[in-house]
Amino acid sequence: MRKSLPTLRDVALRAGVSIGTASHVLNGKGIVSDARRDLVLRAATDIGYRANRVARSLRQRRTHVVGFCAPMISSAYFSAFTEAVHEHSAVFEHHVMQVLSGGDPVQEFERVESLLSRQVDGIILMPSAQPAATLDLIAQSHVPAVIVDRILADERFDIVLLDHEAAMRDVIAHLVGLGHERILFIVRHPDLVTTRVRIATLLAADGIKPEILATTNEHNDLPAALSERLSGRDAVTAIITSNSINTLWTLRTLRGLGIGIPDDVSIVAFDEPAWGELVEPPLTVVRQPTGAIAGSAWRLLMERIAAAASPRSHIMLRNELIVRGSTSEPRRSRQARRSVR
Amino acid sequence: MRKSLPTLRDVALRAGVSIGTASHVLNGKGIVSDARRDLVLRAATDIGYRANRVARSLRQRRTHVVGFCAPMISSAYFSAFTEAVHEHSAVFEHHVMQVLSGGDPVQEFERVESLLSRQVDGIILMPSAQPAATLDLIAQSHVPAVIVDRILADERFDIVLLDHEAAMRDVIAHLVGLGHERILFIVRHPDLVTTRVRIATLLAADGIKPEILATTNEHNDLPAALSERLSGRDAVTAIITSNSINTLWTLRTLRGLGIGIPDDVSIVAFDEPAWGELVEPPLTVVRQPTGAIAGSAWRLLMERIAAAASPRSHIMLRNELIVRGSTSEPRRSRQARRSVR
DNA sequence: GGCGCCTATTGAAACGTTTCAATAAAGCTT
DNA sequence: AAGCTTTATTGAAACGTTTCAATAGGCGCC
Repeated sequence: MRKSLPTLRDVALRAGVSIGTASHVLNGKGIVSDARRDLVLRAATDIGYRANRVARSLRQRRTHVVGFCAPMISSAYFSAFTEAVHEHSAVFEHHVMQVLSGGDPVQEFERVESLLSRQVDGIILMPSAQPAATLDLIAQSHVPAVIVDRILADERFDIVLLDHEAAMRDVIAHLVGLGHERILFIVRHPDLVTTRVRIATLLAADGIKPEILATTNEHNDLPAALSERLSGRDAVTAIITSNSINTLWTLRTLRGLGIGIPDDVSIVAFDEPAWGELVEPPLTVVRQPTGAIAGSAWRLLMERIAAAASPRSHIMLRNELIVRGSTSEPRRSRQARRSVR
Repeated sequence: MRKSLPTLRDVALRAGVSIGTASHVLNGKGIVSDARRDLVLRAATDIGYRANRVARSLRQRRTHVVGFCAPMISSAYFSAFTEAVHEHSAVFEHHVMQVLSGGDPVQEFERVESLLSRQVDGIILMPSAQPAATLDLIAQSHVPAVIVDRILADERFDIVLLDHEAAMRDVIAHLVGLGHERILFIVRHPDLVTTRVRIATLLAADGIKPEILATTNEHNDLPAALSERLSGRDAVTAIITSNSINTLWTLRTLRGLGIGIPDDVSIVAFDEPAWGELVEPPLTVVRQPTGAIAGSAWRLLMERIAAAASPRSHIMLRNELIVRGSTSEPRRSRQARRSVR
C-alpha cells in the first residue's frame, strides 16, 4: 500500500488556515495577508506538498495536456518533428500525451478517442492516409485540433501545410536550370496527398519529360528499374527521391550499378536525412522545416484553445531547397559544352 | 464556451437508473439485470457518452499513465527506443506522457517533478549524466520507476542495463580474431557511465594496443587526429566509434583522406544507424536491442506497480555484434599472407 | 408466516482541487 | 456612531467518476 501523498488539506491544517486560503496562496490568486502566506508556504515545503494536477484538471475542466498523434517516430522527418513538438511543450506550459497510429486509420481513430477521454485540451494530428473518421471524431468532440500536413483543406480545423507544390517547382527549376530534361521521381506512398501533390506538380511542369516510379517497401525492384531507366538513348539524367529510406536505397543501388553521382545522374532528395550532408557527395535535399511546423502548430492550437470561435487558419510553410554536391549538369550537356570550348 | 460533454449522470438519467448502476454496466462490474444493462448501453451510445478518465483517475488514484523521460529523440538510438516504448504502451493499456531532459540534470529534475504532480503510475527514465537529484526525488515519491541504462546499480530501482562490457569484449574479440592490434576508440561523452565502461573494458583487454580519442561535438578535430593516427609505422588498423553521429563523421573524414574501408582501416560502430546496412561497405555494428529494452522496462514497471514491495530487479541485456563489410583483416597481415602463397 | 439469504439497485461518500458566495473585521466618510 | 466600502478569510459546492454500505424485493425453507 503506497503511503498517500500530502494534500492541500494537510497543508492547510498545518498552517492553521482554511483549504481555500491555502489554495489561494499556492496559486497566487485572491488576497491573502503576508502572515498567512508565509505560514502556508512554510507548511507546504515542510511536508513536501506537491499539487495533484489530476484533481485540478477535474475541477478546472482543463488538463493542460495536448494530445499528439503521429504515424511513427523512427524516421528522420517524424523524429525531428516529434522532438520539436516536445521541445515547444515546455514553452507553452502543457504536457504532451503522445500516441502512435502506425499510419493505420483504425488505430488512429482508437488512439485519438482515448486521448479525448483523457480530456486533452487540444490535439496535434499527423493524419494517416484515410483520416476521415478520425477527423469527424475530433470535429464532433469540439476539442481544438491542428492538422499537420497531408490535409489540404478542411474548414473545421486549423492546418499547417507544407507547400509541396512550390518545393517540387523549386526542384524542377533547379534541375532544368542545370540542363536536365528526363527526370525520374521515385515514390513510396503514391496514395498520400503529399505525394500526389508532388507528382501532379512534376507532371504539369513545362519543358521536362518526367517519369514516376512507385517502389516497394523492400525496394528490391530498384536495381532492375534503375538500370533500365539509366541506360539507352533516353536515359534519365536526374532522380528525385521522396523520403530518407528511399534515398538510401537509391544511393546504394546506384553505387552497386557503378553509376556515379552527380557525373552520371543527379539526385535530389525530399526529406533531409541526418546523414544528408555527410555522405559523398553531400546531398542536394528539400529540407522540411520541422521546427517551424511544430511552432506554428502549437501557436495555432494555443490560440484556438483561447478563442474557440475565431476563424480557422491554414498556414502554408515553405520547404527549403539545399543545393549541395549531388546535382550538376547532365553528362551530355557537359560534354557538349566542353566540345564547344 | 465549449458545450459540456455528456456525463455518466446524463446516461443514468436517460436510462432511468442510478449513476451507480450505469457505472457498473459500463465497467462490467457488479451485478446488473439484462434489462437495465441494455437500457444503459443504449443510452450511452445514443448520447455519445465517453468516460472522463480524469475523474476516474482522481477517484481510483490511478491514472494508467506512465511518465517517460529521455534526453532527446532525434538520434538513432533514442528514436528507436522511444518508438518501442510507445508501441508497448498499447499492450499494457497505459498512456505515455513524455518529457525531454535535453541531458540537463536540472531540466530532468523539473520535468520529472511535473510528471509526479500529474500522478503518473510509474516512470521510465533514461537518466542524464548527473541524475542523483532526480533519482532521489523519484525514490522519495514512492512512484515505481525503471531506470534504463547508464546506472549500474541502485537498490531503490528496477534497472534495465545493456552489457556494454560484453559488447566491447565481443568487438575486441572480433578485431583480434582478424589480426588487429592497434585499435582506436573514438568517443563523444567520456563522462557517461556507458562510455566509461566501454573504455575500461578496452583498456583492460589483453593482446591489443588501444587508444582513446575524445572528439568534439563539431568533430572538426577529426581530420587531423585521424590522419595522424593512420600514418606511420604504428598506425591503427581498426577504429571503433561510439555513436551514429560519430560514425558518420568518421566515415566522411576517412573518405576525405582517401582511406579505404576496410582495406586501409576497419570500422566497428556502436549504436547501429538506420543507414548502417546501406552504405558502402555495409557497417559492422553493435546493435542495441531497443525493442527488448523497452519491453523489459514495461514489464518490470507493471510488476512493480502491481507489487510495490517485491525485490528490485536488475536486468542485463546483451548487445548484438553484426559483422558486415566494414571489418576485415588488417592490410599488413593480408599482404603477409599473400606473399606466403 | 417468520426467518434468512440471495439478487439487484441505489444513495451517498470520497478522490483533491478550485472557486463562489457569504461573512467578519477593519477602515473611511459623513 | 451609523453606514458604506474594502480587505481577509472561510465554508461549501462543484468537477465526474468509483465504490461501499444500505435497502428492498423475491424466494425458498422450515
